Amino acid sequence: MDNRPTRQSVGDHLTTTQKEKTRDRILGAAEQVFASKGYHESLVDDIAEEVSLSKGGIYFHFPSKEDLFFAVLDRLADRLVVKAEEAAARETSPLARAEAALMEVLLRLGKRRRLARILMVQGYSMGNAFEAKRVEIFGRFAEVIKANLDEAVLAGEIRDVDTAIAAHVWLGAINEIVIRWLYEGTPQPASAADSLRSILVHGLIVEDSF
Amino acid sequence: MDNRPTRQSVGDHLTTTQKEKTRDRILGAAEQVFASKGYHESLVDDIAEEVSLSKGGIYFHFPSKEDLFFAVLDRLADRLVVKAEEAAARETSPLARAEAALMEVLLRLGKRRRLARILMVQGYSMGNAFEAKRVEIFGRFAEVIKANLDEAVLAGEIRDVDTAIAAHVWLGAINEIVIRWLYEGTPQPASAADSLRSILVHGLIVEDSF
Amino acid sequence: MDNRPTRQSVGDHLTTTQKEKTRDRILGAAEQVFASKGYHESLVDDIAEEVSLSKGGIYFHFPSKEDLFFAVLDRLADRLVVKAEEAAARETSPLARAEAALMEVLLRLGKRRRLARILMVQGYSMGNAFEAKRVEIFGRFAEVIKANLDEAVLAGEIRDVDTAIAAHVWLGAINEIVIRWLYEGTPQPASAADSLRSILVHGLIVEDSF
Amino acid sequence: MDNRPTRQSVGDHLTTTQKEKTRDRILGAAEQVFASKGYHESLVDDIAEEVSLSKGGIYFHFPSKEDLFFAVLDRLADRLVVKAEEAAARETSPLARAEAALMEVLLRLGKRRRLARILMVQGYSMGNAFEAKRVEIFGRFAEVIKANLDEAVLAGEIRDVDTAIAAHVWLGAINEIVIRWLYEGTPQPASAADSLRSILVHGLIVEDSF
DNA sequence: AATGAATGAGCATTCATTCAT
DNA sequence: AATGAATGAATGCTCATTCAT
Repeated sequence: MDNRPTRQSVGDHLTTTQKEKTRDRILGAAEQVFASKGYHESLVDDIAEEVSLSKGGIYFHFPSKEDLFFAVLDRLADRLVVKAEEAAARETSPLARAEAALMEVLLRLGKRRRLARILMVQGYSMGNAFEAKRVEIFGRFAEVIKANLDEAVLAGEIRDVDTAIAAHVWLGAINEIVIRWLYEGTPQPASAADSLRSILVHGLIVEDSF
Repeated sequence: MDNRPTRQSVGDHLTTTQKEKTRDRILGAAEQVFASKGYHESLVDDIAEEVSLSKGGIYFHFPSKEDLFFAVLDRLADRLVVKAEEAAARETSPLARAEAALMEVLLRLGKRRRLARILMVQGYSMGNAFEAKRVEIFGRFAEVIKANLDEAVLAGEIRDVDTAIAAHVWLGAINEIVIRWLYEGTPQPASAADSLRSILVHGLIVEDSF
Repeated sequence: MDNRPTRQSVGDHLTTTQKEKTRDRILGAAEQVFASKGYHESLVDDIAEEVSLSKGGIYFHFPSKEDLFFAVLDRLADRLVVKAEEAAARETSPLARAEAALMEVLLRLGKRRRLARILMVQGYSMGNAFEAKRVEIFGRFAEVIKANLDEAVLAGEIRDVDTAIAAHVWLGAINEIVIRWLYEGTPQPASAADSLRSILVHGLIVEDSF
Repeated sequence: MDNRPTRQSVGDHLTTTQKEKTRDRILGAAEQVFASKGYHESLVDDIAEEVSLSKGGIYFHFPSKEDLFFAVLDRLADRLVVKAEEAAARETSPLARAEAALMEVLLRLGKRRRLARILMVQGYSMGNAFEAKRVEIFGRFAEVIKANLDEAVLAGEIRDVDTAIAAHVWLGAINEIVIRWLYEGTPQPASAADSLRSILVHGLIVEDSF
């Protein structure tokens, strides 16, 4: 009956629908709850309460608790990868870009305990189901680093090492530093950053150059 | 401390009693089950079946599933630390000892998938309760490495870096390489060992020395 | 009763309004879904999907799932009773009319598995709520048969038995034959019809007459 | 250590173990609850309370609510078949045996409303899963009747009809009479027994013999 | 030492129904 | 008339743990 043109077309890709907003609110609440209690100890009820929605409401948006958890992880990883890439883009040399990406991840995780916990450890409590996801997410980070290391090799900035292994070494280092910080409280990632970078880039050997 | 030979009856702490044998059988079965299914998905029933014992029988030897899991972890870590220390002892220079300890851990984990899984990832599945244990165990490994690195610094073999961070970097690298191998199947830790060592020891920078 | 043609506007009780059409489409879809999955295993969502309508749309036409189910049953029973009565009307003797009604029901059920399932067994799935409905519907069929049997008694065609019981015996026989056919696939009601009629009408006893 | 012979050997087939007793108590309680509320409306909690056992206790003995329900049905059917066979055995002619079996079932169902409800209707509320069971149980009753009718045919007592159909006709008749009684309260199966038998055995036709 | 029956708190998921739009 | 997001009560099943024997 109403054929008047509307200023906001239905399904417009620029419009955030109400449904998407609710979905996002659920993701936010779930992130918070999962981060503080871990997967198994987080009840769907907890998340429902956090987001002021009924349990059924959550199940309208996500088919299962597991799917919800994965969606949370994806969202976090997406954001972090974007930030890492942005940080890399601000540098000029390939090695500097790789370092920047790594440091960005380290520092962001170091600033947000919740983010760190959920990406680094909470997922394991899902049992084997989580493993593929963990590999996928770390693989995405590794890819960003490896790409820059490859360029650095081509540019002659670094030695011709196995850049895939190097990328994972870097990530593993971050992972360990962050976990240690999470559970021992020290050292703060930010204050470990310089040592870390130095060790990763220059190794331990005394430079007997000149 | 007491090395005198004993002739004591059954029940003696130097004799392997029947009770201790059963306890050990339980630990072995539990290790197997936990390694393949993770903590949460492993049922006490599964372990009981594996060890051909009733559930009650297990509870006679271990007060809870959690305690049993910790005992499994401790046993594994004990063995691995001993092996790492033995490997280190066979070397002469401090840095070589640190490297040897690291490589020993990497190669042993690389040979025993089950061992790797349980030490590297399954533990997280207990939620926050496990975290202290994880830190404790990784701390023990780190300690072995750090001690040797400290000596290497004193001996002037390596730069005067933060050896605690370096030790964790090394462990984190191993952790990541092993996890990647577990879930992607490649590269085999043994074949990654050289690259890994090179990267950790010499860093990535082109040595423009002499 | 009123056969005069009408010229009334939309909304008239003799006109099939859009609303009535939708209602009918819902009934058809519900019949199909209930017949194949039974009451409890049929979800309002299933029916909504079948009829390409939203769940809310169904609730606009029917106050509850239970009401919808009853409406489906009523529609089916109405049709079948009409057919049975028509079949009876085509016969001349009372006994022949009773037999015709019975056979009509048997054969129609035998032709439409779905119809048979829903009338013979699915209804029970509502628990006690359905029972009155089942009695009502079977009662309607029994009434048709009983009325003719009563006449047959008056006409001296059959013995002076309890016609109510006889009517239910006949229905029970049909019910059992149809259910057996539904789940064992044999014998086809049509092929059992003659045996059935013979057994019901003549009994089993050898006629040692004349 | 104790090698003294015991008076009661373990696993003795004449001994009712404690476990079996509990299992039986559960079956009894379940029979009662299912009979009065139907399958879906009976909660495992209801049964647990009825038998003064925890929910988990029930699941120790039966893997699921559905299995428990089937076990209840089997037990009831077993008993009823035995009684029907005993009743048949007390008669001398084949037809009398078939009649006796049928009447035994009718009268027993007529005496125990709960038994009747559970065997005749409650199961349907399980949805399609129940159907095979219903067919199986009715098939067992039919078999008893058919066997005797076959003999009656051989003995020339009854006509050479399709005894499988006849057996199901008889059962269907009982089923319908019992259900009608259950929901309308009348006629009492016992008082319908004579009419029923007469109708089934002699049919409706006026015997014009003399 | 070991059994195994029993406990009981715990929880994800389902689905008929509602209601603002 | 119809939508579909949201509700919320309902419930079967799990499993670590206990304990009488």
